Amino acid sequence: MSAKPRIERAALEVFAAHGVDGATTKLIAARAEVSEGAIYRHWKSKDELAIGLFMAAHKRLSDLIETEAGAVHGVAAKAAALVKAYCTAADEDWTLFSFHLLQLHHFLPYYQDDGRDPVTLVETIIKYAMMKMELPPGDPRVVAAMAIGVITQTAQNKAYGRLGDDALSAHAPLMTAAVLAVLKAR
Amino acid sequence: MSAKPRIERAALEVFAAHGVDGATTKLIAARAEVSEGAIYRHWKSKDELAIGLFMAAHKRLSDLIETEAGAVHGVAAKAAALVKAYCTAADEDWTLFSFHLLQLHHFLPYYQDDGRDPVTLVETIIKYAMMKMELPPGDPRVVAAMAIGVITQTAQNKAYGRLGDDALSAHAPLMTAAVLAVLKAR
DNA sequence: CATCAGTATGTGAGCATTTACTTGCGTGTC
DNA sequence: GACACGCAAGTAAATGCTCACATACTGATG
Repeated sequence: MSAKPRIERAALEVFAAHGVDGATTKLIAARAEVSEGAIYRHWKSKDELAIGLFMAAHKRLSDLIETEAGAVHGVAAKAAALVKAYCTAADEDWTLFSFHLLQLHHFLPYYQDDGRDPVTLVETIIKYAMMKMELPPGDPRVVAAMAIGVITQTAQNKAYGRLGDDALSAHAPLMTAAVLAVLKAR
Repeated sequence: MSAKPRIERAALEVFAAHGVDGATTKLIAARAEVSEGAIYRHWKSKDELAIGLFMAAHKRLSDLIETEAGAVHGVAAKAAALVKAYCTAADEDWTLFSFHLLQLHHFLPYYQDDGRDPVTLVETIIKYAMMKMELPPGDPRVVAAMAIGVITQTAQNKAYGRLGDDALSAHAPLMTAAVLAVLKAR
């Protein structure tokens, strides 16, 4: 089988486990069962590899949010759809999503904020819902952060092995209720 | 002035900004305005320095949780006290707390789980409240994760510069309401 | 009070090792 | 024969850490 996808998988795993700076090309190559040189056939540098993987996850998440939120009406429905979609996607490719979740801060300097990153998208949805009086007024940045935190911290704790082997989806109903409660709380 | 505290401050800043693996002893020394050798007068290795700083923050947070939660009765009061205490402490030493928050995953392998880490403490409080019928039944691990996420994600977004220069405490009332809503949601 | 060994602290040049990355070569495919 | 792909060995730079030396403090001694 060709080496590129094997390298991508291996890199994802190693980056998720050791962080981008902690990961070595040697380790990635070993895990992918290729030589180090093989990596540089497909990427110019270790960082380019990391950024590529991260941006793919980031874009996939942004797209997921846009389509899921666009498909239904009302914040409550949007919240439910988003939670469910995130959980499902995370369960389907846990390595990708835990990498995205745990290594986010490494890539903050890179992505230009064009309003299409996940957090900003959620902020926009909330701001709009406040305008339409679906939600009580408040700082959308904070409300968005809190709502997102319900999901991300749960996912993080699962990544840290604190939730056993349950799928994240198993907790989706509870998380949905919690997110809705956060949105309405004041 | 003696070098040790200057090194600790510098290390905290550099670790918070670049991560433990991304930080170099050269950078830390430069920022502390000492030679690299000075670091090794006080710590055996870069990792020992990092672990020391992290554990100090970790213990401080655990102590804070135990005392604050022990001082009042009822989950609602405990939650309010904890949110306020965390916000205040974080504002007082933002560098320390953002380091703790952002670099947590690096140190997971190190701390033995003696039930005195912040997450487990919160889980215990919630479990107890459920037994006393103060909260509706549910998986305490998930409920704790969600409630904690309300705080940590907000703090994280502030660390990422998404909340402007507001003190975290400025949002404490809103966060308290949100945490309570999460605890009761089902 | 002066002295001086003992100790703690800081320096900066340098060392061994690791790391990301390169290069020359072989192999299979169109 | 051109080209894409992969390998093994190698390179230059960076990194964590050490070591011989210098300096400042301490406190017991005469």
